[in-house]
Amino acid sequence: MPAETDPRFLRSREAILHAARELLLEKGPAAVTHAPVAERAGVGRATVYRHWPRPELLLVEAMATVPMPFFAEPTVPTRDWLRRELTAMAHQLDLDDVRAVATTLANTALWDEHMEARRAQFAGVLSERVTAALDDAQHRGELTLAIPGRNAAAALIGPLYYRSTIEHSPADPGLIESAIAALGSWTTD
Amino acid sequence: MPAETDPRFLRSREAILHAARELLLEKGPAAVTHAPVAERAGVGRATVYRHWPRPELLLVEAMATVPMPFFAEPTVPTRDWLRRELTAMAHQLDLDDVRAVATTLANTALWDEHMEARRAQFAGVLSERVTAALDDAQHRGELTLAIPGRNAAAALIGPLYYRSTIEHSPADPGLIESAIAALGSWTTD
DNA sequence: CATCCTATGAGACGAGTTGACTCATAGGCG
DNA sequence: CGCCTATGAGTCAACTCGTCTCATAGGATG
Repeated sequence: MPAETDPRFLRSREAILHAARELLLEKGPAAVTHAPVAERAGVGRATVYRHWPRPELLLVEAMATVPMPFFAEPTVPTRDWLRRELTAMAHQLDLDDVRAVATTLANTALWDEHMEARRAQFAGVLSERVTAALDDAQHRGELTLAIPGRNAAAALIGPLYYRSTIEHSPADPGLIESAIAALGSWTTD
Repeated sequence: MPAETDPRFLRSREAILHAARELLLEKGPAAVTHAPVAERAGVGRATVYRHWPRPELLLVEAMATVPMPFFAEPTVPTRDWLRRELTAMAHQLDLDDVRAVATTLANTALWDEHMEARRAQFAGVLSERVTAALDDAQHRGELTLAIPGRNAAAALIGPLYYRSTIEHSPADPGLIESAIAALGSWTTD
């Protein structure tokens, strides 16, 4: 692996990642192989091999370029924050690239250890952020949880995720409201 | 395409489908190609081509051999039926093959029209069965829906689906109970 | 500007895969 | 028994894959 600061190296790296992401979105994960990526990136095939000897890690890193900044920086009241975050997530899941990344993550993780590591990290981050915010809401008296905290992420995100990846329809606000209500009882002050 | 009744034809067909399913479970959808399927099925490579000129349809049909009989034959009371069906579904989603089929369906459908057709059919069947049962429960007075019927399948199945495919954990009964409770208010008679 | 370093592009290469084809064989039918 | 046809084995050209070589040029250093 060459120097990390060489502008030529960084330029190639960015072009390759960009091309790999485009190919993932257009033709699926199976299309992210060295030759098509090189051609689209306007880069020699050997260069792609030098950067990523195996295409699995290229796919993982290309997927990481799709931003998925969910549930960062909780605000108060938690209920409004959840509504905003879930609405944003539903909007993101309507975009082809986010949907492609989410389903590729879930599917490829079953057989590829690198993707599995990313899935675990992604799931862990979402779960931690949600449970931390809900714990805080509970301590502040805004919420009385009716379900264990470990179930909260699945209860909130699951319906949107199913709606997007299985039903291929946009989530409507009612789905979000009922998921939030299912967490427990909220004070309305 | 040869005769549909020839025992030799049917034998080859079954062996190929069986091998394709095994390969899908062990190595993922990308591994379902003619040569490995033929070898594992103990069948000539040309025979696989004769049955399925393109591997996409082979993958679709191989996935169809994994039974997913969810929400068939509603019984009364609907709440107990839902609990049973969702528990069965959660149990199924813990099995590798069902998880593999579900995520492969969601992912491959984004780029393959045949898989997309199966996804739409699958989502439609689940949604119809769930809404029909809930409509009936509502007419009988067992349930007052708090959400539109079109959201019911996502609200019920989504959390289990997320728990299985993203969090890779078994669903616990609390997740199922809260999803059922989120539908609306149930009479307890 | 001159010099060195090194990432790159182009291409060659063998190994393996793909999809199409041929043909003798044998399984299953009347 | 005798016909029909699905099959297995094999051939074949085209293509892909992963590796390697080498001349070139982009960029740091003086």
